[in-house]
Amino acid sequence: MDKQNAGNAPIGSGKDFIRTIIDADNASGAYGGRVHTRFPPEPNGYLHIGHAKSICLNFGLAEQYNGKCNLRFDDTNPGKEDVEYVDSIKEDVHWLGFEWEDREFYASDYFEPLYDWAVQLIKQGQAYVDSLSPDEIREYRGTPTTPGTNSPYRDRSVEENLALFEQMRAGERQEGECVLRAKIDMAHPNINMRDPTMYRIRKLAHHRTGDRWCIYPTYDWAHGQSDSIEGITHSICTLEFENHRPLYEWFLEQLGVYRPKQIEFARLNLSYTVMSKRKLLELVTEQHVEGWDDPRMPTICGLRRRGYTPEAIRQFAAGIGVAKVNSTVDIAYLEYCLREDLNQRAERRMAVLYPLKVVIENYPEGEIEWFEADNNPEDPEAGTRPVPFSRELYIEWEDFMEDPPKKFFRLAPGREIRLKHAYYITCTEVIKDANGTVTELRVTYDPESRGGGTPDGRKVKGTSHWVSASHAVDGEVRLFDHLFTTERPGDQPEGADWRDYLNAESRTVLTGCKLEPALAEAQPEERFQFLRQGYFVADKKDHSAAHPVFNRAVGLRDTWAKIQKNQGGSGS
RNA sequence: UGGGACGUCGGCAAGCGGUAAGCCACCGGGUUUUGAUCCCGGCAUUCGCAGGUUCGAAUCCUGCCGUCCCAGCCA
Repeated sequence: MDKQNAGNAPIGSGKDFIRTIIDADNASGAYGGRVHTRFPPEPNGYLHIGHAKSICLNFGLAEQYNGKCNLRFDDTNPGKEDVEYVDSIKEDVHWLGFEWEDREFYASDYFEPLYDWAVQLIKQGQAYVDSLSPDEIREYRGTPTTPGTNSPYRDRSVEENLALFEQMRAGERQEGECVLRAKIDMAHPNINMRDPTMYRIRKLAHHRTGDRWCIYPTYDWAHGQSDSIEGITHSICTLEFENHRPLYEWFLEQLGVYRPKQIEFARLNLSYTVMSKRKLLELVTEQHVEGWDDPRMPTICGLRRRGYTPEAIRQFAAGIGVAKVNSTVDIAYLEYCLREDLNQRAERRMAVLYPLKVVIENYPEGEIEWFEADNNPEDPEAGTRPVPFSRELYIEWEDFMEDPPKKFFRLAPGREIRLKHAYYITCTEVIKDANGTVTELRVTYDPESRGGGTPDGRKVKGTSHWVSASHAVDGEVRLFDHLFTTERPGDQPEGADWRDYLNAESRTVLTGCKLEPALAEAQPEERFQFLRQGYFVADKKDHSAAHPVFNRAVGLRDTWAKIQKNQGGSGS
């Protein structure tokens, strides 16, 4: 059977190197045609868009090849991990649209077999208890260019090692007093092979095993065997574990157990943001943002609150591909994926962010007309909604200029524009306050233009969105921009602090925005296109009918802004 | 100066000895009751550099240069 381009193969590209490897394995029957992957997060932080790449890869592979993908928590370090994180991780993976059914595993499920295997290695003379201090171990390890030296405890007898290791488990040894190490080669050019630590003593309760253990396996000792136990065929991880692969294979070989194939790919970097767990944690703890789900965060929950859809994120993951080159993807591509998705699906609404009052002098006072506005021109099935029109309205500040430049074709004194779905209006008078600030526009409308066109077929250059003043619902709108002012905040010259590049204007909160009445019915997390402005979502936490709050997920493409920028013009 | 990996357009990324896909960005033009969407067109005589093999090389060989990872009882 030909599965080469089955299902969700990345759009517009050949298959990536991982799929090439899997196809070859399937062709040779290396794993009996089986494909079984896993996503193995450590529950010590929230998932971010980089994890989404890995999740989409691992679960996507399983889907594509009719295999399975496990969710496995790598919880070997009780000092850093917490249930808060396992819960958030499960929620995020689900939200992204993936199912692991009954395959929710924990490295801690394997503590017992791992212990037995350690005993086996001791018996085989391939592991020993070392009583060197942490500092001494580091000194004995050597450097990348100089070989290490053997620990004086390296040749303890099997019996002595067994006894000591039992004492470690029994809690009879103190933290830092000793560790269990693999006996490999202290002169190995790969530092990971210089007698790596397998167990350390941590007298800490574990979020799953409680106080049953006071020795915990290191990731290096736990990871390969966890994959082996679960029958993983392709163990996909990031580039930094490439150096560890020989170690994992050594362990599995000495143990004589099933060996999965580890494949490494480049982790995702995104422009104008940071991705390291440490930096994301600092953004939260130092309150540069308002939490893990702040809409400016590249976390899954942040993107979700920002208004991103799981589909857009999956499309993004498929679009960027998988390779071994370290790379930084332009955040504009992520934004593009969201627009692509929402353009098809989001219903349109009108909202005026920076209101400018307009009075139609020849429109009857007290009269109200209801126009039927299409909810989505891309999708006739989306239907229409009634929008009220009256003598006093609000339009966008930006849609009026008293002294417009050449290419401006919106409203200006004496100029005519169309109000979307309604009438043509012509500006007749500009009213200002004592400071000379425009406070109101007086206009006339053409009754013949009802619905947006006239019998004489004359053209208007611009179309504006608007909201009837007496029907408008006041709302709060939060605008977001890139979190950092530089493309690679995590990659700065010596001495520079990545925090120095935080964008002070990454968030703008607007109040008193004028929303069309239909928006009062929006449910939290419901997404819309605010006509001519962008895609917005009713805030997951703060939005209510009484106090509407919308987040701008991404703006629409803005050719006019580009023209202004290229002309060096100031616009309004 | 040790080991492991990687270098194809501004950013991703195909290509696997037969003469440089695609996407984003960018630049033009058309349609348009969103300056949106949509549509059309442009955008690597060249694949880190230098040699070599070959009728033919981004693809094979050699050397060089550059970038990333490794000295946690973190993952």
